[in-house]
Order: sequence, then C-alpha cells, then structure tokens
Amino acid sequence: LRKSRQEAAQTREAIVAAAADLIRRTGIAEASLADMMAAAGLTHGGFYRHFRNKEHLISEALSAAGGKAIATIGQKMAKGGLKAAVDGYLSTSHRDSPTPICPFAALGSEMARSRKVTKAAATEVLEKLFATLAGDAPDREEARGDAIVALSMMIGAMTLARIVADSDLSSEILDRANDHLTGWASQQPGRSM
Amino acid sequence: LRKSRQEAAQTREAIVAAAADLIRRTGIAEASLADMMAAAGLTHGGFYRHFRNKEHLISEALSAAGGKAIATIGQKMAKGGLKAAVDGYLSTSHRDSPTPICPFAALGSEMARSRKVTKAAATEVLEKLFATLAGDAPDREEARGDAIVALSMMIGAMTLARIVADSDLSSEILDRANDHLTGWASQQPGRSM
DNA sequence: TGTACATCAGTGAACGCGCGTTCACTGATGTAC
DNA sequence: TGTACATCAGTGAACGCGCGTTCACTGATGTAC
Repeated sequence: LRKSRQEAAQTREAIVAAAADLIRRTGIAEASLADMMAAAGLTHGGFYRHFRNKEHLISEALSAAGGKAIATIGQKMAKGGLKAAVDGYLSTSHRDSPTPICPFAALGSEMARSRKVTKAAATEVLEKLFATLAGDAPDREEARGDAIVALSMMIGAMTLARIVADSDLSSEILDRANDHLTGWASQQPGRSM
Repeated sequence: LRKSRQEAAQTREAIVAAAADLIRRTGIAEASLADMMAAAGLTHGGFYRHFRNKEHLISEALSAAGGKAIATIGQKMAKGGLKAAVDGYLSTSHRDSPTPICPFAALGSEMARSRKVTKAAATEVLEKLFATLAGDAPDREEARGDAIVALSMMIGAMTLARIVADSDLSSEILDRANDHLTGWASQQPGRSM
C-alpha cells in the first residue's frame, strides 16, 4: 500500500531516529536492520526503499545522534558555560542512561573501524562539537584547542567509567576527570568556566 | 591425535595470543572463533577443549593484550617518565599501527557493553595501568589521580584520532592532547614529566 | 475535473552465508597394574 | 619396565539461527491527457 511522499519522508526520519537510538544502546554490529525497522514500527522488507544499504543508514543515524548530542551540550553551554557542559557529561546519570547521549563514547571504537561514509559523517559531527564547546570565546584558536582537550577527556573518561565493573572506581574516574577540567579552566584567564 | 599436556598448554597460549591480536585489529564482534583459531594455526573444532565459550576466550585475550600494553607503557615510563609514555601513546605511529597497543582505545565501546566476565578482566587491567602510570611518585593518591586523568585523555584522544577522516584534524587532536598533558604536568612540582 | 495508467511504500517469504556450538572420530598420551 | 586401557587434543562435518539482501506482490498515490 503506497504512502504519500510526505508520509514516506516521515517514515524515513522515523527509521533514522530509531536507528540512532538503537545503535547507541546496542552498538552498530549488534543492531540488525530488522531490529531498527521494528523500532520504527515497520517490517524489514521495506528498508531498501529508503536506504542503499546498512552502512548508509548508520552514517545518517550517527549524524542524527550527533545532532541531538550537540543540541544537548549546546544548551548546557548556553546556560552555564563549559563547566555546566562538562558536569552534565561526566555525570553518573549520563553514564547509566540506557540510551547514551554521546555517540563517540557509545560507539567510538566501532566508528574507528568503520568505512569512509561513516567516518565522514562522524568527522562532521566532531567538528561541530568542537565548535559548540569552543563557544564564543575571543581567541578562536585557543578555544578550539581547549575544546579538543576537554572532549577527548570527556569521551575517554566516560568510556572507562562504563567499562569498569566496580562502581566506586567508575565514579572516581568521572570525578577525577571533572575536577581536572574544572581546575584547569579556572587557572586560565578569559574562560567562562 | 592427542597432544601432550605441555603442547596443549602451549596451544592454549597461542590461541589467547592470536585472539588478543585479532580482536584489537577487527573488534570483538567481528573476530570469529574460526578466525582466531586459524590465526593460531588450528581448526575451529578444537576450540571447546580449551575454553568454555567465546566470552571466556575474549576475557583472557583482553588480559593478555592488557599485559602487553602495560609492559610497553612501563618500559617508556622507566626510560623517560610519564612524558615518554604519553609521547609514545599519542603518536601517529601508534594511531596507524595495524594492531593497536591499547585495548581500551581499540575496543573501549565494545567493552562497555560486555558482560561481567569481560568487564572484570578489563577492570583488573585498568587498575594495573593506573598503577603503572602513577609510577613511584611520593604522593600515591595524587599520582593515581593524575594517572586517571592522563589515561582518560590518552584513550579519548586516540579514539577520536582514529575515527576522524581528515589527517590534519587527526594529528591536531593528538597534538593538542599531548601538549595539554605535557604542559599540565610541567606546572606541578614533584613530577617526573 | 475525470479517467486510465504508471509508480512505488511497505509486506512477508525466501536466498545464501557465516556464526557459535556440537559431535563422531582418530590416534598419541597418560595411567594403572 | 611392559602392557592394556582410558583419556583427550585436534579434525572436519553438521546443527540451528540470525544476518543483510532480494523479490513478487498489493493497493494507494502520483501523473498524463
């Protein structure tokens, strides 16, 4: 039963959104086309009316997940600057969220082994994230460097905090990383943190 | 054709070593039992004479890979302190190595979704890595915190550097992270870096 | 505006394939006497 | 030390299953006149 173009476009968006959620929860390899289509309320057969293959959906899903993460982090930045963004990110609630916010912490090592299409999408998201974390500081170059440093630490610490079996050790990692980023920024002039 | 106990023990070690290499190259999900056994010069049928199932081999392989990483980083520490360890880790040659040294950068997000046995092995390796990076500094507590901070940043930066499609951006991430860790440590007294 | 036809979104069955796991089998190793 | 038997490391075929992908089909939507 054919759907109208508008409905089809909505379906496509729903598939991308469902995939963006599912891959952050289960990983890319573990998220099957049938699972992602079912999460969007569809059967798997219609997949190829919308996407060339699994990789193309994944790259779009990463862009969508990245967009949501940027929006979340951007809101924190607007409200409380870099400190608020870091606090929100390096929190136990983010660590324990069933659907992680950040695709890099949730899927980093899988993305590192992915193909060109996926890596290109990831690179674009990463550049936007750097720009978001750099904010509107006067020294663009320095602010960008700080954003790279902060995001590297945030992603590394969150990844380790999620690996670790011991709850105390996990919190220790988040706290040490947060303390470091907070203390570091407060030493430097012209930072909003 | 039955092998002697000694030969069987060597076979087991060879399987673990082959698995440790393969999973860092391809990821855990993508490394099949048949591939790992073949890499050790065996056929897949004999696998269950040595391991209960795939997960148990993976947890042992992670311990083995972690042991090698700790040894490598420990050597750098002994020669040139934390600065040498960080320099070696955040290098383009480590980034581009076909078999990554560090299991956390290579498999971090997969480990975060793994089961108890695997997480326990990973946690043990991580604790040893922290101890190695803390070295023999007088203030144990502070040195441990610094090690956590340094390793979080190293793993996050290496993961991002491997994801990124653009070579300049990739090097920029490694350099910014390295500069930060180097500059930060040089500000603090009593550090060997 | 109405009509005839082409298009195509979505379904559900089917495909070939590789996966983890099981199993019968072989014959050298280990053990009991 | 020798002998008879049990053990078991490793092989290769087989299993059931889920995967990504393909395809015939349905009928509402879109298009041409």
